[in-house]
Amino acid sequence: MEFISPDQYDQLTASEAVALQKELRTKINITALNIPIRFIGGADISFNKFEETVYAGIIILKYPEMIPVDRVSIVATTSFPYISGLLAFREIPALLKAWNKLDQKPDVMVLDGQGIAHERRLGIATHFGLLTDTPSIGCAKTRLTGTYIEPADNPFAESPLFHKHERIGTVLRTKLKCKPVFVSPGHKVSIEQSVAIIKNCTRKYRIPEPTRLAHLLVNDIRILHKENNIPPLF
DNA sequence: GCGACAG
DNA sequence: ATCTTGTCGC
Repeated sequence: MEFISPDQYDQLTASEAVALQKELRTKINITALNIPIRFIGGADISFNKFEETVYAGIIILKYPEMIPVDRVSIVATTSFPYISGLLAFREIPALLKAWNKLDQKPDVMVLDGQGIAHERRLGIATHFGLLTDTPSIGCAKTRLTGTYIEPADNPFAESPLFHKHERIGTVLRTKLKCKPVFVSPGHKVSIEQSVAIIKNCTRKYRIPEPTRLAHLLVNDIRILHKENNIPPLF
């Protein structure tokens, strides 16, 4: 059961999805990226509750200036439900469609969700990195698994995130008096490097620019698509 | 069995 | 995730 393309994720049962994660786990690489980063990408999904249509987008930014240089988006449909721990199976098919529209791939990607900070080390960022063979980082707004001590209330205060005696990521306070974010390597980047990169991508908001702008992008696309589908009042 | 549970 | 106005703190 090794050759399942993302196009068929919709047909998988939760049990089969878990089996696939266990196979992919053996391919994870979290050694440090040793090439200079010039461009970084941010990806996200938006959708209307109760609907199967999803809007996926990727924005590319110059690093470390955080200046947007490109963006792509697509509209797709998904039937795989949201199940904690299996988020990738719902969002990756659409994300890959957007990825394929990119003329120039970025040096590293930031995904809205966990990397290896996952029960089977296969958060969406790790899954995406493995399928595209691209360095990736997971930056989630809340915890999925793992234990940690609350980081101090200072910008960039951080504390390690553990799971079964293993270091799986970092809880990072990106902004004073705001809840911290959960940073973990996706693929081809180290734990230390993932945090350093996220810090360099942080500006005036809690969410780092790649993911923050990707979220704004897909939300705009969703609203636009909605307007073009609503019959005009007159 | 109970509680937790990315987006 | 999305819905949705005001409101409390800095």
